[in-house]
Amino acid sequence: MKELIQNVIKETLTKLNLTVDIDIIILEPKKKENGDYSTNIALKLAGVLKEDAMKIATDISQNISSIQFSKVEVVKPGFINFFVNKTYLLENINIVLKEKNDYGRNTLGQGKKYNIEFVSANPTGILHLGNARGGAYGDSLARILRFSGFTVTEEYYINDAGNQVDNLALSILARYKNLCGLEAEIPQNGYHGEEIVTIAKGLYAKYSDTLLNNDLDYFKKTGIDILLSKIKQVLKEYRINYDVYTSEKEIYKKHPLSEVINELTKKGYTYEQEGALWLKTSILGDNKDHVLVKNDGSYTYLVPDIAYHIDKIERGYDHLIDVFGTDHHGYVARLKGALKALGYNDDILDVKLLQLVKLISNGQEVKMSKRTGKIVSLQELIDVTGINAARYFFCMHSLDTQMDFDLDLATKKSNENPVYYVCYAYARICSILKQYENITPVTNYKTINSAEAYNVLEQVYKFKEVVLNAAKKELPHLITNYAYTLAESFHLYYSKNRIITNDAEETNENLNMIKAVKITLLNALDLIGVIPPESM
RNA sequence: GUCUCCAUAGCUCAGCUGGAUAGAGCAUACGCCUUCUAAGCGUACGGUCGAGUGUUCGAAUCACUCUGGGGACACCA
Repeated sequence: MKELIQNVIKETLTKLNLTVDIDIIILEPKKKENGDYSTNIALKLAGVLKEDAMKIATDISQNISSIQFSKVEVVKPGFINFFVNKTYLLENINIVLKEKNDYGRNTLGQGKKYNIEFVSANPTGILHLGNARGGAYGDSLARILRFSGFTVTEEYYINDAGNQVDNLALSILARYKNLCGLEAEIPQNGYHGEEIVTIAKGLYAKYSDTLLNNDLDYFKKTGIDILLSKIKQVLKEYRINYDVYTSEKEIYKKHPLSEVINELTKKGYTYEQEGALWLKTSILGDNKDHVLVKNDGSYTYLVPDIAYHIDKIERGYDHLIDVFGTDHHGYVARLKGALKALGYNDDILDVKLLQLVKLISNGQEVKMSKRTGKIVSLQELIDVTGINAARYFFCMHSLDTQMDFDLDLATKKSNENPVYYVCYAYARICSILKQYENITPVTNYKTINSAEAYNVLEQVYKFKEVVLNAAKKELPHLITNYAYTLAESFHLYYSKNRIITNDAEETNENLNMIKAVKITLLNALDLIGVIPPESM
């Protein structure tokens, strides 16, 4: 509809010989009196043409001819308001019923290949609340983009090489030694989590003290295997299905790190200083240079990460999205700089930074720490709140908000969580449809006329525009907001109108309508990974 | 010090290419179930959109400055 209005205005402008290079913006007034859609084009033109906005608006509106509108009016400063014929809302019911799961799809992506990498937590512990947020965002974005015609790969990068996993091995070994009655301490940068103790206990129970002579690699591999499978399991339960898990070790094989270094050196972006090799990131958009090869000859984390991103680019993606915690924000310029140095357009990479989740309990902030092992895990979270509530809650807020997560509220499982409100609308519909299953198709809707019903139908209609917008802006929380609004319109309709009446024709039309609402609600919730129950 | 995100109702947050009287949930106080699920609906209360300046027909939204808070500034990842 927005497009249609844009076209109508464009035509009208050419008719009036007003060829101006201004974007035609279609607004959606908050107040019903101001129409279904509105445009400020006359106000914009007034500035350029040095003419009275009201006069321009009137000229335009008088030259608009379209049967789509029941009324086109000009208001105060120079808005042109459009009142759309309501019949299209009724016709849309049958479109929804026909398209079912596909209702709301668009073709924005035109098959473009996107890669979204998210969570990618090191396999040195369990997933925490920050991962939960990143997971909810990444997966929902993937779903929205897919629904919008993109080909999306959801990817998890496993840091199974380097210092972190060495420390993991040492930590497990230390716990294991303790169980064998030996003195041992967790290394300085080791992991103190409960899950490390559990792994050690498992090994001891199975092998007693016979593993004491095994090398560190054994503990490394075992630890990674166990922790990774746990991570995968929780993510699956959280309704995230990755297409690809990429191992850092595999990247080493495909893209030897020495070659990455050579390439950067060949292009003249490295230099040696104090026994280390540096990358000139300061001339590549960062504010300082960074070390690639330490003076002991080992690589910093930056090198494999560069190799990994080269790998992704070479796999033929049109666009890469990385989702990181805001604590990695300094990393962005470094990585983009390196890609630039290697001759890639760094626009191919888009890094989404999510603000950290602040955990509140008893009105106090709870500090999260991987080292001390005192964290709230994703598993614990979904155990107490349920998956729907967790995903909805994290999706609800934009990535930029430093959201507070109130543990007490979550554990209360209370209806203060808006997900219940949305699900309740769905359950109400299901309950009715279960009782009246014989619905016959309607070709010409005649009885639906309440304001509340039209409000619902407007929301149903808007779904397509909302999905498109959410995909363009890559903002899943727009879908959450929408689902809430749609549910709200239905609750209002439900409380003011009878769906089952004495009139068979009226009842049948109503049932068709709420079936369309059901489909729309389900499609919207699916985009954020929420599966509403049929009864509550 | 540099970079970055944030500041909107008592609390948690929407408000996104600048639009019309700034919204919702929770909390508080009332009202609505003989009829499809009251996890619902309605009414009331609640605001200097952190402060200032600028841009313009018009600013919560854009620019600049300031204040306050989170985070990052490793030869850790």
